[in-house]
Amino acid sequence: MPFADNALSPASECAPVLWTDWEALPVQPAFSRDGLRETLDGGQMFRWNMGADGVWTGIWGRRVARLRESAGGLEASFPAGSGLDAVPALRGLLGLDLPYGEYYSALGSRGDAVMVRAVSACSGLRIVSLSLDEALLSFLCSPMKRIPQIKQVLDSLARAFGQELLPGMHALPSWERLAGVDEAALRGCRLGYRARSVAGTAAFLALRPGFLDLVRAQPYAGARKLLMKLPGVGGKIADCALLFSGTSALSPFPVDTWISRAMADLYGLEGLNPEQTAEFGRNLFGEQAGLAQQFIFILSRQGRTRP
DNA sequence: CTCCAGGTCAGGT
DNA sequence: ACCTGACATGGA
Repeated sequence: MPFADNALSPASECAPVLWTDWEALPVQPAFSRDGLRETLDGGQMFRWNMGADGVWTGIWGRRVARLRESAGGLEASFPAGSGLDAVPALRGLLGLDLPYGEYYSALGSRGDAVMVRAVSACSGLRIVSLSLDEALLSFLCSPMKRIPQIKQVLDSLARAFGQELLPGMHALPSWERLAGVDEAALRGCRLGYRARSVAGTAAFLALRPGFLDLVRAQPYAGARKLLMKLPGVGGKIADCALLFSGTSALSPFPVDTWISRAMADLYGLEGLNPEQTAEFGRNLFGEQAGLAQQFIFILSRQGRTRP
């Protein structure tokens, strides 16, 4: 069973891709260029690429879309036959109907100068909502890899085991499909030692169908604990899977090497381990913790965490 | 060649 | 509870 987001019928052989006309996508608050890039291709999801013409093309679930900036706004286009729910699905992925203006205000009004600086440097940033399946697979491939490498691995997995949606564009394989894939074949997709995590999680989920439904039904703390039962899933990957699937709203505060360093620099947290840093972040930023984390992640990678 | 990357886990104090 | 090294792979 492919990922739940089901929109495109299988691609016919060698048919040229027809795209719908560009249509305006009202977005409030608006994206800055950096905000859009960080949302689509900043390490939240790994299947969006910008062409030489400045047009973004992305795959999530069984959907495909194109996005581009227009005068003061955003425009979208979809493969012909995508269905009437293509726009709502894209809006849902990008959280375009959530009150991000209020989230930014809440972060800024904490009196936190760090957050004020971050929000203005990358305005419009959203936290994406992939399916839990897809977010989990994405971040199981992420340990000790850079974002371009993660993108490469996921593209390889999609080409090898996923459904072809359009010529050359494949969905990620479902967990059910991955359960039937040999670990050696996974290593062929440059997964390295992460192949054991992917194979192990696929086997676990095959034995316990409904496990991820159980995760989705839990409040944040319980959902996190459940996910950490999966092989290769520690606190950080559990938090990423929950945050970037919208499963626990914006409560999770994933702590990786970048966030550890940045939090130490910004808030003087020398000596805290990742779990303690995550708890500190959740307490400090409350209901917008995940959004704050993403802003700090961006600042950190820009080398701007030491004012 | 060396170093490090959106970590996790097992095995030691 | 905390510390350490192993785990694959590729790019700087």
